[in-house]
Amino acid sequence: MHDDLSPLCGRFLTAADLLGRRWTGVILRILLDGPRRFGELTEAIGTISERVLSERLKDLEAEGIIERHVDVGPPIRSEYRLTQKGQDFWKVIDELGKWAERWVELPPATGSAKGVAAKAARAAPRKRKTA
Amino acid sequence: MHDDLSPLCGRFLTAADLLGRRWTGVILRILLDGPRRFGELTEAIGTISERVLSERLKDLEAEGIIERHVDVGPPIRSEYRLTQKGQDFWKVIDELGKWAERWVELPPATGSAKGVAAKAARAAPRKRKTA
DNA sequence: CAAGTAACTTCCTAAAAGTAAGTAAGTGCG
DNA sequence: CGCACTTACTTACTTTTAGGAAGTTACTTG
Repeated sequence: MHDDLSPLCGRFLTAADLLGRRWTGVILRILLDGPRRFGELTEAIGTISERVLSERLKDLEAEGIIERHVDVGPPIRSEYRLTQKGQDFWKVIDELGKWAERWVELPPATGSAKGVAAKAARAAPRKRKTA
Repeated sequence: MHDDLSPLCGRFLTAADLLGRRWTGVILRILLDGPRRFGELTEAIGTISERVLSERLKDLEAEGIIERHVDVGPPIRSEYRLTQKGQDFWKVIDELGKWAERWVELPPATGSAKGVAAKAARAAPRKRKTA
């Protein structure tokens, strides 16, 4: 089924801690589609608070996973994009997505969704502005 | 390069929320090596509190990712093991491990290993002319 | 039957996330 | 000019979640 996973070590714990922070996976998933601005991320995620998004983006930048580019054009805009380290996260997100497709059943839109799934299920109608 | 990610949907959000809870990834990583008892998990993780481990195990059981078996032998013992849904998480954890090997640099082992999860190294604040 | 072990639970504090309102730079318009 | 509007965050405050440690239950061993 699966051979042998590398032993539980500090590297893994660090990575798990990173992904173990709320919204990290979702932010990476969106940025894998291309650079996004602050507002676009807020809108795409739907239920994240700006406070936490800001915090998470700073964490990810500090980790060297994303880069922030300020576009000093007439309308000032900032843009977040993945570094190579971030791009390399692709497979993790991809496998997570595949697992979700296989195993997560989408609860009916109406009715009381509970627990873990509840918040997520209510979240984010996908809206993409064409840049 | 990687255009085949499925769209951001409720399923993905649910999965990301699950893995986005502290310790979930680490617990799954350990259980992928085989069934473990409560105490073994506590010991293997080292820095998790029993309160949270207990909570997380209940979450995972409620999600159908792990099963709890009470062994009513002379010494009463409980054991946690992955269901098929949990086993299938293998690739996600594996890719996360590979990413960690490639990109996470282990802090100097010599000296005090301050916490597994190297608290968000507060990076230099970006400045935007604050008063 | 006191002491020990395993598996939790309870209580209390600390850190993280949610909510909402506020700030700052810049454009656009009458 | 100056007031409205937009983007990108911050700040202040509340709620939820996590950490630490002691307590509880069930059963065993001395």
